[in-house]
Amino acid sequence: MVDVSRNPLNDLAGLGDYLREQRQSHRLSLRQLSELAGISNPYLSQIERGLKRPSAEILQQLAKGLEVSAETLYVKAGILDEHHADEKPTTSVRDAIAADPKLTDRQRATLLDVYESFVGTETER
Amino acid sequence: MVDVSRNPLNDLAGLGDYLREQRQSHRLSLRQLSELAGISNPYLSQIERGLKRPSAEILQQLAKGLEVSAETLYVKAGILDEHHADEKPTTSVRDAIAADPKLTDRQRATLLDVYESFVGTETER
DNA sequence: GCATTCTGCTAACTAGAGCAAGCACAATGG
DNA sequence: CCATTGTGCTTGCTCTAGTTAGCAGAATGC
Repeated sequence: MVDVSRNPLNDLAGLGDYLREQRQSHRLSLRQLSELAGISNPYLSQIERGLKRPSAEILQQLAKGLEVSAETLYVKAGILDEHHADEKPTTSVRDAIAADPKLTDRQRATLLDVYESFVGTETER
Repeated sequence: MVDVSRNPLNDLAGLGDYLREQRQSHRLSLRQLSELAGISNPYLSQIERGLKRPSAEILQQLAKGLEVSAETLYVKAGILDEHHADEKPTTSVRDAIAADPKLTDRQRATLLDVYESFVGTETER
């Protein structure tokens, strides 16, 4: 029976939206990511629009292409509970900026400012 | 295409054997476990004999019925790496931005733009 | 002896994941 | 002005996960 309507967190539309965000923020076209993940581009399109429900295998390949953990996608897809520490060690943006040697101090400060303006100054988590 | 022949660790026969062991050590019949997991008994039979390849949803329900963690079954099924070891040290600013759930995709794109303008390079892969 | 009621398995079907082919629309640029 | 190349999307198909119905054998009891 498989229970199509699982918990509210993970409707397939949510997964699709997340995947599309990730793809776009990585500057990848449908075809580019589909090739990276070894799947067809129409299918990826359908996944992102919430029309199809990708298997774990597909999610795994997408995760690789997007450089995110498979667990993250599994959670979004509702086949894994958040269980152990959501996104855990994924270095925070703040830390990554602070540690980046390619940035000058001024650039670092600027970048942090922009980031703070987006997510709010405080460490709200 | 989904790649039928994955790594040697997780042939579906191995998964089936494991499931059958677990079921028997729990003193459950095919029908009992299939009912617990909410799937049909012939299908469970086929899974255990390695004839069918269960989806993550099914594995999840079986895990519940057998009182083992879903992760364990996922690993056996080859859709999760052994305790995941987070194959990436991921400390690049790009990755951190891409992975940050607190950003909207627009913000993510903007932030990436700013960062790219600082460090130049666009084709890091 | 023959009904039950277990056990696991086979057969035949349905639904939907995932595919290749191809369309419509923009943006380039010869 | 049309050819090319990029974007995402639609159509129609194949293949297989997962179904229901039902079979064969072993263990009970009448």
